[in-house]
Amino acid sequence: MKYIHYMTETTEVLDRVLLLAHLVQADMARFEREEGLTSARVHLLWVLGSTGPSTQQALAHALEVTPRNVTGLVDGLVASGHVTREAHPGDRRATLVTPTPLGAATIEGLTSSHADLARRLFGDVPPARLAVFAEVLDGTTQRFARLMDQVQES
Amino acid sequence: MKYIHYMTETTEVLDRVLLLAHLVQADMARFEREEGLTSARVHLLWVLGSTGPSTQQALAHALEVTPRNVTGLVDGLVASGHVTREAHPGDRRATLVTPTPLGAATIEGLTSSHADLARRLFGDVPPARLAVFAEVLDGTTQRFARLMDQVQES
DNA sequence: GTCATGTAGTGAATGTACTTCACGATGTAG
DNA sequence: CTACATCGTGAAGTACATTCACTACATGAC
Repeated sequence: MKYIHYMTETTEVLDRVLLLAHLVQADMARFEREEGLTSARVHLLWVLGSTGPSTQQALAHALEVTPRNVTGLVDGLVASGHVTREAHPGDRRATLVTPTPLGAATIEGLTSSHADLARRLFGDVPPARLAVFAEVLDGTTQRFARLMDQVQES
Repeated sequence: MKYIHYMTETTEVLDRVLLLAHLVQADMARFEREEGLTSARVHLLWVLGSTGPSTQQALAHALEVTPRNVTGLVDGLVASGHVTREAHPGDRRATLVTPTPLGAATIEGLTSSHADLARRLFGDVPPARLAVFAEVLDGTTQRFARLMDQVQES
């Protein structure tokens, strides 16, 4: 054997990333159950929280689903009282999906619980190590984007 | 201001983890389209690859879905020729879901493409940095498991 | 052996998420 | 004003997932 490798297998690292993501997702599922929402609808609310009142087209693009699907999700959120369809000033075709007070509260809870989770997961990691972690993560993500583009072209 | 913080926000780090997971998932979706499979069925095949021929109960447990759902997924995979239902020796109630040659080839492709992706993502990261990355990841995952247990109890 | 109880898988019914296709209503460029 | 693109939605269909009820089989108590 050429190396005594006390090496970190790349596959194992990838698996851990995926495992962590899965756990975070499971935590989200808990939130969803508590709020009586589904993950697709929570996702829509999340986007709405980042962008403010949006047309369904914009939501479809952000969620990477078809506009038709957004119609259904918004229907559900209107029924549960989380959003309303407001008239778009200047384009009578479009509707502005807008959070109600209930919806805004849900988004608030979502954001704070997200930040809370992040703090609990990474808050105790020494800054230097966390910085390395973030850098590796960032580099990897960028490398990934480049790989995807290559595939896209072929 | 108390600190000149060149600090890495924990929320940002969490978001990057989730982003990377999302990208990896998108890559999986590409694989699924190429194979004409859905993510739920690929997931089942993946588990089957890790555990070998399994009862539907075992699969339901591993996939964290109801046994009834596994019935449907296996139906689909039988129809597409990826698995067969074999008699369980010693328990005539149970069926052993078993990969066909086609299914085994798919699992093989899945495994190698997964390893390939991991190598391309993390292969160029200096070992020392990758080790830190993996350690932070591992610690975080364990911390998470402890948090989930706390919630479970309450 | 038989009887009670539990376990493995499935039919029926239901709900959500998602898609494509077709269409009406509105915006926009020429 | 006409052609064309865009915004949302009805209709129809697929996949994933659930619960509930049921059959077939296993297993331990007696």
